[in-house]
Amino acid sequence: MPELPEVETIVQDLRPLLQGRRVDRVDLRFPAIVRHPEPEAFVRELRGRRLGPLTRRGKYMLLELDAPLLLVVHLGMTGQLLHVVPEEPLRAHTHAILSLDDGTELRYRDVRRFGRLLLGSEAELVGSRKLPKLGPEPIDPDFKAVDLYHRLQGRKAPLKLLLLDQAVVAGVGNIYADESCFRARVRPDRPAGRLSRPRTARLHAALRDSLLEGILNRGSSVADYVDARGAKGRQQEVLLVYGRGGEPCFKCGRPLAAIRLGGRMTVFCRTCQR
DNA sequence: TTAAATTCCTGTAAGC
DNA sequence: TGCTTACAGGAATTTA
Repeated sequence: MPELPEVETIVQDLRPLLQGRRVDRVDLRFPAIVRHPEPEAFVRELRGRRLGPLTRRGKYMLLELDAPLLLVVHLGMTGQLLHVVPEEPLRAHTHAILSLDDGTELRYRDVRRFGRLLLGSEAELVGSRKLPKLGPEPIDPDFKAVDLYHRLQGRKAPLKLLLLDQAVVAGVGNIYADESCFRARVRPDRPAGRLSRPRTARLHAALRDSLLEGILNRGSSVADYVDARGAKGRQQEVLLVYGRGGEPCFKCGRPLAAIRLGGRMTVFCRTCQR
């Protein structure tokens, strides 16, 4: 599933390809994928716009337009944002196609349709709570271990659920939450508020390391994730615990535990993580 | 405010 | 082989 490293990879690839292009045509094939404004207004407002800088916030892609408008893309579970030539065969579950003035197309594809597209001014999207409040970027140098510590203090929910809470830190999903807890040698099911400062510092470093390595390897293609050219990433080949329940821990050799936290599969080592 | 449960959605894999 | 069923989970929404 697309998390911070996967979204960052797509954003880095697409940025130079989209900057300065004009949207000549908008083909909205599955209107419900647009969450704001009404689909008709979405198409009308987007057509003819010039594309500006593309950035990322958490798992959201933010594409600035020439008017003070933002095209927001969230990939959900199975979303793909593909930059292709029009001759490329149209695959099933393609919900939106933007035809650009250089003859290329930007296609949004999403099998499970958990993703979403939004269009509006920043004030409009944030003010109307179409976009949720997001916590700090975990790979931002200004985000320190002590910040994480304060955000976990007083919370009784299992640590992993807070890592997945986008209001606590932005961009972490199931894969990198499990990977970070293992690297930090902390149990994901511990009450978050009881994590000591040294352990929080380890977790903070592990979050950064896991996410930065994921970006370096162009993301984890565990299931559907591909980059803007349709190519898989490599991070799934070096994951330490995610999806490996029952298999031997790479560090101690004992079978990894698989439990359910907040309805999500969680894998960790009962020996190496405390 | 926090936390837990529910909902959305379909390809895949397991079970019979 | 072919059918049914469980499962994967991000985040909005609902409920406590």
